[in-house]
Amino acid sequence: MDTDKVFKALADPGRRRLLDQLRADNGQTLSALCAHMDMTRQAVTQHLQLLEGANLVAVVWQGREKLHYLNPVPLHAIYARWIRKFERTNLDVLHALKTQLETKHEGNDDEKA
Amino acid sequence: MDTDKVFKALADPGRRRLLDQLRADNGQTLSALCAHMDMTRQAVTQHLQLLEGANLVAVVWQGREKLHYLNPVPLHAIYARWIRKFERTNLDVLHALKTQLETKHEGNDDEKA
DNA sequence: TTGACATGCAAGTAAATACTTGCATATACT
DNA sequence: AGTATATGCAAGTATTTACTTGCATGTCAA
Repeated sequence: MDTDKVFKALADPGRRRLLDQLRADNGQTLSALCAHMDMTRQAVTQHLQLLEGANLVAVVWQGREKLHYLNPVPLHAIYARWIRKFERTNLDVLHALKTQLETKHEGNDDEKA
Repeated sequence: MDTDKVFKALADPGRRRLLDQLRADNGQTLSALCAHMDMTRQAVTQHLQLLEGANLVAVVWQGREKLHYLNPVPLHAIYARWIRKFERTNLDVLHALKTQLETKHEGNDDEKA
């Protein structure tokens, strides 16, 4: 998975809105998605292309209609591979606090008494 | 919290690298961070300002040195408030599958026999 | 088979972003 | 005091991104 493409895709509020839209009603056509988007069809198309490029949206053609389906996998992936690393466990936090207090007391012996 | 600022801040690989750097060694000075970054100090400063704006990094001045500390809270927040919504529960997935199969069978009675 | 609808393609513009260079300021070291 | 170090501020450039307009293509339906 291309982490950068996913983060870039998520960086735009319009694109996040499109994902929200698909979450509410999966498999919408381009026109249906445009209805909520206050920009031209072409602009929406370009946003959707970015979302496809990041594998967040998959497309199925049905006659002249282009159906869009949400793929939550990359979202979960950036959480699992990137964001989660930054979540300190309770133990980590306690350890950090302890270390900080100890450091604070170094060369500060009067407080130890 | 400003969700958009956080996503925008995370959209750049250099800035994600800076966060990684702070995770490895919290409280680094600007110069220390620059050492890993293959761009001018000013460029790094500007990235750090964006990270500060998104509340992902907090700064403490110590004499002439600027110490940078990681704040993982906004990361957790965008997960909790945004990303997690897109993670289907097992029940959701089963329900979707069931619905899809039923739809597929509509007007397709020969398969029902 | 004609007209309406759904979409694609391509080029252009406007605005945001990433990055640089040059100079200024404040703190520490001797 | 004088020099080196750590950083800030401001303006300028280059690249990328968001968005538009105009026209082309393919599908459906009367």
